[in-house]
Amino acid sequence: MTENVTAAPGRATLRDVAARAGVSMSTVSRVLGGGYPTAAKTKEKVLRAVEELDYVANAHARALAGGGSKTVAILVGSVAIEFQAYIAQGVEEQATDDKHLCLVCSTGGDPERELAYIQLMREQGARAVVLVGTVVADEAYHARMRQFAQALDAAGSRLALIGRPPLARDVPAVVVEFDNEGGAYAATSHLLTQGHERILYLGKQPGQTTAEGRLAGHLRALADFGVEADESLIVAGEFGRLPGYQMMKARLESGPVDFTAIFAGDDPAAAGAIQALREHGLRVPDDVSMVGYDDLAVASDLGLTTVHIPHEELGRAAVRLALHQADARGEESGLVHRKLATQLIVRDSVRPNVGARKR
Amino acid sequence: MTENVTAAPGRATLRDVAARAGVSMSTVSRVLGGGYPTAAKTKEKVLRAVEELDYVANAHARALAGGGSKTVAILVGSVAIEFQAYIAQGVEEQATDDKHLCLVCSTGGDPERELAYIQLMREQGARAVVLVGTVVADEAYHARMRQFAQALDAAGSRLALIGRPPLARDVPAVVVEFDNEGGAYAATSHLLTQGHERILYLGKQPGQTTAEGRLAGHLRALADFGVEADESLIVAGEFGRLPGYQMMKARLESGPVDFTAIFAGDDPAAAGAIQALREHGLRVPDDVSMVGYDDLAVASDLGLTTVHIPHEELGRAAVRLALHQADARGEESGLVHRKLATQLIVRDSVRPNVGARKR
DNA sequence: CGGCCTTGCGCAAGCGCTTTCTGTCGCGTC
DNA sequence: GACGCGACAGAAAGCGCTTGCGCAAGGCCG
Repeated sequence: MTENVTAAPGRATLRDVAARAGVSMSTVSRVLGGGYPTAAKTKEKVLRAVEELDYVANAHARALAGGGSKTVAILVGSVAIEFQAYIAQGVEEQATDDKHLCLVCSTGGDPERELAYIQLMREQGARAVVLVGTVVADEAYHARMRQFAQALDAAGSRLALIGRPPLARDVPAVVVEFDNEGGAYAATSHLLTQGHERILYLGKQPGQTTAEGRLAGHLRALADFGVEADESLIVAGEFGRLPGYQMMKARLESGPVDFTAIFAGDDPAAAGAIQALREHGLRVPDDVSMVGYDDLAVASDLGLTTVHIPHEELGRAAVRLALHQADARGEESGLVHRKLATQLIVRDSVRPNVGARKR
Repeated sequence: MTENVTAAPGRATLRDVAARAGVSMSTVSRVLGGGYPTAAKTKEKVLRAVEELDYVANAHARALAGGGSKTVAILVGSVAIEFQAYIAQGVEEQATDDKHLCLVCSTGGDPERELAYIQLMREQGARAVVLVGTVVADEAYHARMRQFAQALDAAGSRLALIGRPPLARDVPAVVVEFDNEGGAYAATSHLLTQGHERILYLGKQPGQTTAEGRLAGHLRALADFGVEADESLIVAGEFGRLPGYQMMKARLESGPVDFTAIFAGDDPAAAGAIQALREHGLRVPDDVSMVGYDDLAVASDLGLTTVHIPHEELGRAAVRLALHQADARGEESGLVHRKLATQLIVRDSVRPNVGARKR
């Protein structure tokens, strides 16, 4: 690298490079853009000029003149939420692999902001915008998603939904789900197999599809094992550490410990429940067995048996599908739908229920 | 909102809106852009046309013709790393508050990729690019940062460093640090005050500024309290859960428990150490007291006394300073340097050392 | 050894928007 | 009642780049 003679005053343009290399702008553009025959000698001259001028292309001009902008956007509630951060990570990785840049926007869970951002992404010409986070799937929701998808589609973008309920077949979008029901089925089966029949379920949330899927899987396992579901063993409440703690504490204070195991709706809730249990003199898994859901860091910290969700792959799959829709389009309708498997991770929070009846 | 007569074939442009509203493009631009007198009636016509055509501006064209692009970029190792996620969150928030979009790029800790991304950001015309993550501050590092800062500066961007060592005064950049030394001083003082004089320090890493700061604070506290530092109580190793576990385990297996408290370089290391301790039959805080650093989720989960770092504020401060450099520029030199305070968070992992004082 | 088909390059027309620079009114002023 | 000025709107010149089209060489054929 030779000493730059030209102390760039502002910023070198294509024209400057062309002048310096003694060729036309088109040539420079083609050398840089590739995919066009160029004499080795010319190429070298151009490259040298670029070097000397410390030329950097203007992405906006390029996007304007050429095709689009090679950008993918992800709207999350907050990247500080572990679950979403993992997904964002996957999105970012796949975007990078596909030579795209990744715009991350936090909606704070506010539908208004989500809407505003989608509009913004339209302006940006993002190739794909992926939405993360559970949501209540009412009529208004579907109407809004349809509108988004179509608007985005018209602009050549693609809408991708992760962990959200599927849309109508004719809505041009990518939907990537994970198997909440199946994971819960596996978790409860595991408990059942260990002899636990009185299982406390923490975190029933009607209308919230993720939570509903988990409860459904739990119930199905119970049924398949011929264990009657006891309404009193299903406690309603949000996911999360604090709710988990509170649900558990309330249950402990209001009644007997008539269960030998607990299925917490998500890992943080399990962590909260464990704390409440401990404050009540109960140990996991010595006194009570516990399984969680999501496989977050806390689960491995606590040695918690839980259900693994392929977070990163969710993100990757979403952008992969959205970007290469040309292939996926084969599905006739605009909707591309994938459901990824979840997997039971066995650690040390479940012990066989010794006092169980032999079945 | 009336039914759209015009089913946009592709995407409406400014020209289309102008035509539909019966005015010139300039007028539409001004109505939309604001900051220019416009007759109420005209404005209304334009707005209606925009609505009917579902017009969305082209951000790239706007960036090209107008000023810049209203974008801020953050380069992190990974958003899946809690510490960095919090900072990213702060960056994103402040960017949004300042009407900017936030580009997030994962470098995976690879300097090469960091470099490539900075170049990319130059193309994007990002107003500011913030770098997160500790690093060994050798000569090459400084040279590289200087080069980045100057290149970005020439393009009208601004470089911001979070948690990295300060640069030369003449390098145009924003540096936001947090007080590693002070936090460690507070943590060790706390331990000392509780009667602990034999404190095991986990995580010495020569050359790594963050770690060095913490150790320095620890040592200074020891000195101030008149406690002689014992080389054998300082164990070298990386931060993180696994290293913490391993350091602790190795120490436990190789020698006596000749300490009553432990100062772990960061919370994950503390968590790992706690696990190793437990496997060794030692309880925290019953048998050994423990303090960590960073105040991550795991600390609150474990009831760990630790040092809080204002993660989000670090991110916010960095972009705020970078964006409003005009004000900050008053500092003559290009360098803007801030150091944010850290704070001791007392929880339940430290117990007074009863057998102390009267040795 | 000339016509023809590459191969390599330049010309110029935009991409969709912002922003001067010019007007063109309509009204208050002396 | 002519003049000046403020409030608006239009024309047009780019912003920096990509790309279709056309044209010059050089290598191949017959």
